[in-house]
Amino acid sequence: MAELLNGLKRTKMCGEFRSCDIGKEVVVMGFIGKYRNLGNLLFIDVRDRSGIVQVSFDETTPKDIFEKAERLRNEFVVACVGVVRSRGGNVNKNIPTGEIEIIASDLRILSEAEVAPFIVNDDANVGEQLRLKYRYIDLRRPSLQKIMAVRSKISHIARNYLDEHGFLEVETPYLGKSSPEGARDYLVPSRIHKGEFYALPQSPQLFKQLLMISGTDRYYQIAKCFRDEDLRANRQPEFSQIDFEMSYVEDPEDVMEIAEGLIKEIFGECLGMTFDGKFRRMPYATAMSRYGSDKPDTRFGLEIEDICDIAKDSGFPVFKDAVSNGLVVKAINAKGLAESLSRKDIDKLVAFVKDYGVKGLPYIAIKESGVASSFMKFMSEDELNAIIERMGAEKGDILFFAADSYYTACTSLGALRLHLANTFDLYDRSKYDFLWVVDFPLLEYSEEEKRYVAVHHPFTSAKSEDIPLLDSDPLKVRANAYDLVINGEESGGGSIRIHDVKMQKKMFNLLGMSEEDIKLRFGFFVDAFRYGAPPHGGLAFGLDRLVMLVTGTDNIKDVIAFPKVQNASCLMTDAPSVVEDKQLDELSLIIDKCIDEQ
RNA sequence: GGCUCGGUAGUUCAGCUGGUUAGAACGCUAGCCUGUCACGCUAGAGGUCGUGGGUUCGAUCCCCAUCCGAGUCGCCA
Repeated sequence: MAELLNGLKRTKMCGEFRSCDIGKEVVVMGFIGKYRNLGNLLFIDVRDRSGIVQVSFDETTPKDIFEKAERLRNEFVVACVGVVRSRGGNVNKNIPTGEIEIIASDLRILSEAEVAPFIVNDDANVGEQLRLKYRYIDLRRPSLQKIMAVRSKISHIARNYLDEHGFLEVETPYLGKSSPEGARDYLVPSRIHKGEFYALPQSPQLFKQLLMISGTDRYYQIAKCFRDEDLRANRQPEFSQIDFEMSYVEDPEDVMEIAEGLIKEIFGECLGMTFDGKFRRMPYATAMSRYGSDKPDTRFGLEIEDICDIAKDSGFPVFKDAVSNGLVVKAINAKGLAESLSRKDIDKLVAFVKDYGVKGLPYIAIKESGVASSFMKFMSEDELNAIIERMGAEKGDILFFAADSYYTACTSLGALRLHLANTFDLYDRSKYDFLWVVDFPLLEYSEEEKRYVAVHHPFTSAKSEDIPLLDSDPLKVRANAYDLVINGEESGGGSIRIHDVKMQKKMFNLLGMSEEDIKLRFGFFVDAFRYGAPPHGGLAFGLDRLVMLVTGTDNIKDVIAFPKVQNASCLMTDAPSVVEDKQLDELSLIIDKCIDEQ
């Protein structure tokens, strides 16, 4: 039977007790982390999110209390009254409270607990499936408690920082209008408007721009965003953004300066990092050509080189034909890995890059025993030497090649360089690398949709010097967009927005939208610009990814209290679930019978 | 939608070429123990080998299907 507190108040958190508390009568409350019964002497570790403190029961303990203590088991919730005393010669140096213990005079069992499905302990290696089913127990583990504390701290720093810089926190609706552009929306049926749906926001984009038109001037919000797309190790269907927008800016640098200040504050406060000068800037074109990614990991080399000029006269038909067909030949030099990679390993790498669209992965390995290459018989000595010289290759290096379209060749080798760096530990994982990627293209051509689509979103402005190209060569137009990349992870991005109604319409037209489409989908938005819009821009950081980076976590589930699994369901609550017919009736929804048969 | 990997005791795992009673560690239960902190010692309980079908004299093991989970490609303006 659970006992009541009956007015008992906690003195402080378990992990906060120190030698200076010796002699004081105190009250601690928490979960039983561990009990050690030595017969007539019994120890328990009482745990809360601050840490653990040892409570002891010995011959001075009242008999009934000692007997009650003998009934304690892991994860019981207790309150203990006792006096803090020194542990004398039995100090536990592994815990901050290790110099003291509390000698119990009273004990209340506030809640008994069944044997947990797994032990609450960071050392215990427990499967994710089980942890997520019993997430409330999993969250008791110190490592997750620490992550949640860091997450809270980062939110707090962001709020303070943006507040100090004149930003107002404004909440925008979760029930919004569906905009089929971009990611899939989560839809919410309307009871009052039969057959109509709200959409959960993919981002507060339109609302934050409308706030600028509203004269809010500077806005921020830690916003939940929803995207109905497949999950990844760093992607959840609902996630949080530190989102801000500011008026009277038209140079990306104005927004980047504020954003950079926030990041420096977060990493400074959480990790004690200091920063000299600004973060590096890299144009998108460079990121793509040298790293094969718009979010390059620049903590290590292995950069991509272009060898089209050598390849165009190559004896290797794959190279020669590629160049003559307007494709490219790119290469990376995996320094020092020639001897580490067996034929079998290389076969695996070939399979790896095929996922990215290339058909093969020719290589040249400069081994101790001589040069080995998958296309040796096609190559003249001159050609081999030219390639070796271009790539700065030395004994022990292995070169990998990709002959394909510019995009496929670069991204395949980009993925390969990341794969090799991870496999062979080619970089210092404790280092952080901050990089702005700028000058993104405004548009790209979608083969699937047979039209231009916005690289960022349709509200992003073009660089003023590129505006003339909108009519002549739209794919050459660069955007006033910027992403902050940290350790090869896109941590946030934003842009200077279009604030001119004519330009916004022109943009929609370029994306293939008719006047009718514009009116239907973004009418309210375009209308708003007719009544005066300050130039504005902003940025949103992925809060979850920042927490991952600060805590050195590689799985987004570990930084979200109650995450979803790969099929977007929740193992604890079993969401999503079928609903009662009555609910469906109220919404005038009919479930397709085919679903039952599937 | 594709590819790869995994599912054996409460947990984490081992389990040989298909062959007697499926093991270990931790956890759990009981007893002993006054300085433990990964307490120790003794004893014990605990298994639909994810599920269904097939091959076989015989399946945890091989095959097929299916469910659950992980990573990834596509997807994520």
